Amino acid sequence: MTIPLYNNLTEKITITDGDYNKFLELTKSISISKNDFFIHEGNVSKYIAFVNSGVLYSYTIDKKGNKHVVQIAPENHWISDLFSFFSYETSAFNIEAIEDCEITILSRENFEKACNTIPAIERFFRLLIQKAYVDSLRRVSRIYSNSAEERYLNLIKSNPKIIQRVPQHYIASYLGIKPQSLSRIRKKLYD
Amino acid sequence: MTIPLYNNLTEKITITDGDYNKFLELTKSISISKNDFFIHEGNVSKYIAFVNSGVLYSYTIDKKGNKHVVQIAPENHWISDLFSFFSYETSAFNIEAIEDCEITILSRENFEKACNTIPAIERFFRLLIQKAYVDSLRRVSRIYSNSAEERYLNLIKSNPKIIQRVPQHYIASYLGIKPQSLSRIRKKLYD
DNA sequence: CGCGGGTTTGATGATGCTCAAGCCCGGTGG
DNA sequence: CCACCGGGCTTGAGCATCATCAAACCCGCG
Repeated sequence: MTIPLYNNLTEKITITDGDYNKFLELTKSISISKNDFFIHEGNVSKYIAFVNSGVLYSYTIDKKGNKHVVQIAPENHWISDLFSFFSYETSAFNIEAIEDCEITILSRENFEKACNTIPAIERFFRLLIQKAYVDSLRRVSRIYSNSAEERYLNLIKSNPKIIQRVPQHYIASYLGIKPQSLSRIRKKLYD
Repeated sequence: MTIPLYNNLTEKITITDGDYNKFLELTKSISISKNDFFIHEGNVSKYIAFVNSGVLYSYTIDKKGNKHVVQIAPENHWISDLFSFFSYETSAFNIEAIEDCEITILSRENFEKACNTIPAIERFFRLLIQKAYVDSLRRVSRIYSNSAEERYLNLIKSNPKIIQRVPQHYIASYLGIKPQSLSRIRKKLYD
């Protein structure tokens, strides 16, 4: 159960077994059932989560009542509302399980403790946040420069697993289009 | 010249005069003329910049040759390619002066030094990066949930100065539309 | 079997793009 | 001082993409 986390860390940093175990002790592993919330908008995001199995997704509801999927996190990904997590302000996001999930969570307090006592971990999280930031920048420029069809093709190329496991209307929302439009795009592509 | 920077810091943190002066010694103030580059894509972004006066903007060129404005930074804003700055990888952005600028720059080495020796500064930059990240997330959801006209209205409301000083085609690109479309939107609004 | 969410399909419309031409205005050289 | 040039802004016509409204379909599940 903790092997995926170890592998995830060592994708970005090198860490001794001792440090890894020290880090593990600060985390907690829990289960979330399908459709349960990990974060509910209006609350403060107290934890950051690493997905061992299952899929979570985050979304906002805009003032017109439309849902917008922001992130889809299958196993081996981290998810949280980092802004709320760091600022202690209430979250504007919901994070919900699409499937039953096993996740490893780290509280804000233990996040600080880990960063202060394990330099490799501090480095890891700095890199993680940087990557999240850059991904978000890249997403903006992709929205501007690519059509919905191109964005869809990019997504299946970079994340084929997601397509198979996540209902299509979530994918559509993530791509910024309506389910009907995604359906038409797929029809056009696959015949 | 250094007062704007002090005010900018104290918007987010409290800092002693001693710490502020220590920080100042790690920075350098330089001039950039209109149309000069602060960062050129393909290079590593060695500095992060605080704009004392003037306006800088960052953009990418996509594979179809289209320019996309990512950030517009008038005085009292920070600008850099944070990804390149932190990772030492080459930058995918250009950052260029729209007007003659006075900027205060901080090198990566001195950034580390400042963060290691002045806790208030480390805190400041963590908050700055978080804010940049959240702004970017918010921008994605705005693109999805608002029309170009709504985004334009948002921009004038939140940043009226920019509209007056920055050529319209940069604004259009920032909003993700063509100059012609912005022109039509403005026509529709103002008559 | 029938309900219900998710997906598909059709018809129509809005938004923003493309191509193209004209306009406005500041800067330059004669 | 004027003529001209060029960049940026505007305007027009037609088009592509995606949204909306609505209906039908599919399929797992009680």
